[in-house]
Amino acid sequence: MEGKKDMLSWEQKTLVNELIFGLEAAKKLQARLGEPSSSPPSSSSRAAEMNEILLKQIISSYEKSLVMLNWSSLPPVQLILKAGSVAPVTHSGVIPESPASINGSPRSEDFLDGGGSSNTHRQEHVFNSKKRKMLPKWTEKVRISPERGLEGSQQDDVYSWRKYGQKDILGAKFPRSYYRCTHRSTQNCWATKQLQRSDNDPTVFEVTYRGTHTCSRATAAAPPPPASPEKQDTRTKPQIAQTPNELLESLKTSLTVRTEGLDDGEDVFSFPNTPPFYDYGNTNDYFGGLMESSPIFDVVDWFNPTVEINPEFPTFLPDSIYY
DNA sequence: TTAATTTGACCTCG
DNA sequence: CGAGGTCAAATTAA
Repeated sequence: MEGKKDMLSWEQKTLVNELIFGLEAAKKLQARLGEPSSSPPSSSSRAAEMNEILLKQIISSYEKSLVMLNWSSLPPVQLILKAGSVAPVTHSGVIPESPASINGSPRSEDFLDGGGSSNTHRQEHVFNSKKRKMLPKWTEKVRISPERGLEGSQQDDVYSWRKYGQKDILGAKFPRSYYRCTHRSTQNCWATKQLQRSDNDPTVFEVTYRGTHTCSRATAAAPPPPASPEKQDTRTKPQIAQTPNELLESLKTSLTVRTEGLDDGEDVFSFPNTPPFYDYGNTNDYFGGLMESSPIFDVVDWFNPTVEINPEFPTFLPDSIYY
């Protein structure tokens, strides 16, 4: 069933390359700056120029890497910036007047045996239940653009979701649909999301994500181009349901992103200081997606648009590899 | 045939 | 007990 993790996804490789590239550029720059300007005065301006270029390369390189990391779940900064073209849903009425409503109740042990019943390996599932409680959760307000409709949606939803339920919510006009990562069983990816159409403004959807993707969506088959990761996009939402409701499912995301704390006072936000955040119990096959598997990264980045890279950065890579 | 969706039952929490 | 969330059998799509 499983057994294809010996290969890093192209994405990971690209990311590593980017990091390396950035590092090298940084070293060069460092060396240059370190040099006692032995070069002749005539080339001084040129040197400065070079420095600038190198700096740009570094920044660009790291930015790419970060974006890639972001892709794992949260809307990359890039997206936010682009959102400028989208209408501000941050209106009075639309704003989460009742954040509690989306605060659902995190269930507990039943993930794999919920309706089931007799499961032999319960012990392992205990971990799962715990895990679920710790899953980060955030909500996005998404508005569909009448023009582009379903076309422009893919943006952030580069992942493949599988619908696993739909429920009528009390007080809500529209039903809420539940999705989970398609690779949940195959890659232990526990990311889920729920879609709730706004009562007032039917053009607005509330997308609540829970958990980050630990899967490498590129694994399936798509052998993407080795150079431009930016290309990856058009390959989602093949579904487009038949109900007028769900029809609008795909949409343009942007706008408000609301991150909520976890349930039992678990501070997810203390990430930087919390080494073993998500102790996925037994880390057997979990880290199939290396860095993608560290949700913290996303969140941290999310909170600090101005990321600061330390020389340590790359080291975390081999660190997580030992699994 | 496999994969995704639909949908009612089931489960947990408040 | 009700509401929200999930499961899984049946159904439909690819």
